[in-house]
Amino acid sequence: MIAGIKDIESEISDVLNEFGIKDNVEIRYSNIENTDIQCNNLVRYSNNPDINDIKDKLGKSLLVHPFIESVEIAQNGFINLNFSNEYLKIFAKNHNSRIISSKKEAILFDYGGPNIGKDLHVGHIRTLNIGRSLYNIFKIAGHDVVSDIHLGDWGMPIGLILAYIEKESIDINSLTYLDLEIIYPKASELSAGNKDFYKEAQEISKKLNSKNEEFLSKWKIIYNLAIPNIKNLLQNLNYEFDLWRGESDVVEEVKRVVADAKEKNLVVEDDGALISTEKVDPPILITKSDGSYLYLTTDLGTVVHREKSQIYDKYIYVVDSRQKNHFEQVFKTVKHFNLSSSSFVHVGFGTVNGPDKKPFKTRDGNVYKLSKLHEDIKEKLKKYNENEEVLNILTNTVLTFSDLLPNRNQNYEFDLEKFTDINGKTGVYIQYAQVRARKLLESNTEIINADVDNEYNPDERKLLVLLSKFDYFYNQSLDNYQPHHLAEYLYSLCQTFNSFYANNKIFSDDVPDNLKLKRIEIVDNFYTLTGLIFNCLGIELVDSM
RNA sequence: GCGUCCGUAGCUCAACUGGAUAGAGCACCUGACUUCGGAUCAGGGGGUUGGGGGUUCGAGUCCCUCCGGACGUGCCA
Repeated sequence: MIAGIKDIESEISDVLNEFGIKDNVEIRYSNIENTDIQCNNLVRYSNNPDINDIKDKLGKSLLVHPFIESVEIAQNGFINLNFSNEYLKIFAKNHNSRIISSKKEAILFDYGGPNIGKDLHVGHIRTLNIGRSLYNIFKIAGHDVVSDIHLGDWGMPIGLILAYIEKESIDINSLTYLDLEIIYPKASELSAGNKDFYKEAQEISKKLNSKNEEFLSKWKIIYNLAIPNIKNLLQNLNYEFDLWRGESDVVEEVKRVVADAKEKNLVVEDDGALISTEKVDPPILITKSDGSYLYLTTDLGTVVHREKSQIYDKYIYVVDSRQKNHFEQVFKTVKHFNLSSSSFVHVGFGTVNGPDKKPFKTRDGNVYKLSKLHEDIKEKLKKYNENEEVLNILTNTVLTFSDLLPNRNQNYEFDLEKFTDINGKTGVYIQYAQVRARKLLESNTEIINADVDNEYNPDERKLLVLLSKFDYFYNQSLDNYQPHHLAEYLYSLCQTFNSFYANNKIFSDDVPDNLKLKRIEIVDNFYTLTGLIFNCLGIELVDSM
């Protein structure tokens, strides 16, 4: 909230105190028309015998505050306040200083999580978009943020791939990336109905854990084949990571976590497997009955590995909600095994569905690759713009904005036609508004010198009021790990701007200089804040379109 | 069975975590200075927030109960 609002809160609090009322007074932005901010505390005292005196006193004392131009206390007790234009003008800008966190933390973001051998697909866009957005939002708040893609480059999937290569006598040296993406599904399918093959894969996986040189070198070949491809695609889609660590980096830590837990009697044997001594239902499985490790074990090792180089205050895992139980187990076990004293957060999200309400697949029922989705969006947008660079940013905008708009808690329906439409609540619309503002600022070539007053017409004032509310939406996104608040806000900003724009000419001969300047300042505020929000969401700006 | 998330306009989604008359987009209908920046703008219809009960000055939001859906539930990741 705007600094200074606190003063108003305590003024109200003081008045209430005089009448013997102790209450935690809170001022909030209003969504009532023609009201900027409001206070609801008085409502529950509408039966107080002194209510009229309280209202009187409040009405007078609030009006002398320099921020406040008008005070209206409704019959039912809502206190409605409006900013003076002089201050509104200030509140509509300088947002950065308002959102810097007073307590700076080191935060690690774990998201992305692509697997070697499996292409990135539609199911990955939410972790990528939400992860990147939260990373940016926390960074802007002043935190020390680090992103780690957390590659799935170890364990059974790799065992399966290598077992398949063995079985089919494939020459690993002439393998291409395209072969790799065919091999994994086949191997996975084979393992489902073929126990011997599954066992073989398991053996290879175990050999890798004990650093068997032959398989380690084969693993390396596959790793080197897959990683450049993943990097290339993600770079195209404008996703960057500070760390490219994976499960293969934490093998030693996993072993040590298990050995330590054994030594400290934090695990017991059960059906040949090790489970945590923590009494929870279902029990937490630490190793399989053959002694090999699990997803959970690897995640424990990862925590230890991370803390070897830096201890973070907070770890944020952006992984789909189906894994909620898994992360609860991980976080509990981290504390139980005393592996870290930091805080751990799982940011879950629902699935991306197709028109059939089921996880989005291609028309023929196959996995919808992320690269294909990118191409398909691009194809739809081609008819509006042919510049390759603009087209690429617009494509990424659609891929990001559409995905961040719905609340992450729920599943949502990915509608290619709708999301690439030039009309509606789309990535294209927000880019267009931004470009318009930019063009206006660029047209402002001659420096106008004029005295600008603080009078605003309804369009101008509406935009300024909305601009002033940024910190509310920003904090909603930050506190709840939900970028959609900012995405929704961005859309309404653009809509309000477009309305302002249509009805308020600037570079027209009949517009006097002081009005030109006043409006240009508003446009400048809009453009600056929009840029900041684009940044929060991980969307690049196009120069023109 | 147990657990988690969810059910809001014809469709897709919001709603300041308990605040005032539940908002947007799409679709549908009606308009806009000869387009300039129009990939835009203004307006209209459309709702018993799955049903019922409760708490409260005040409920889409909290509690109970039923109905309906998605997901998870010890050796995949």
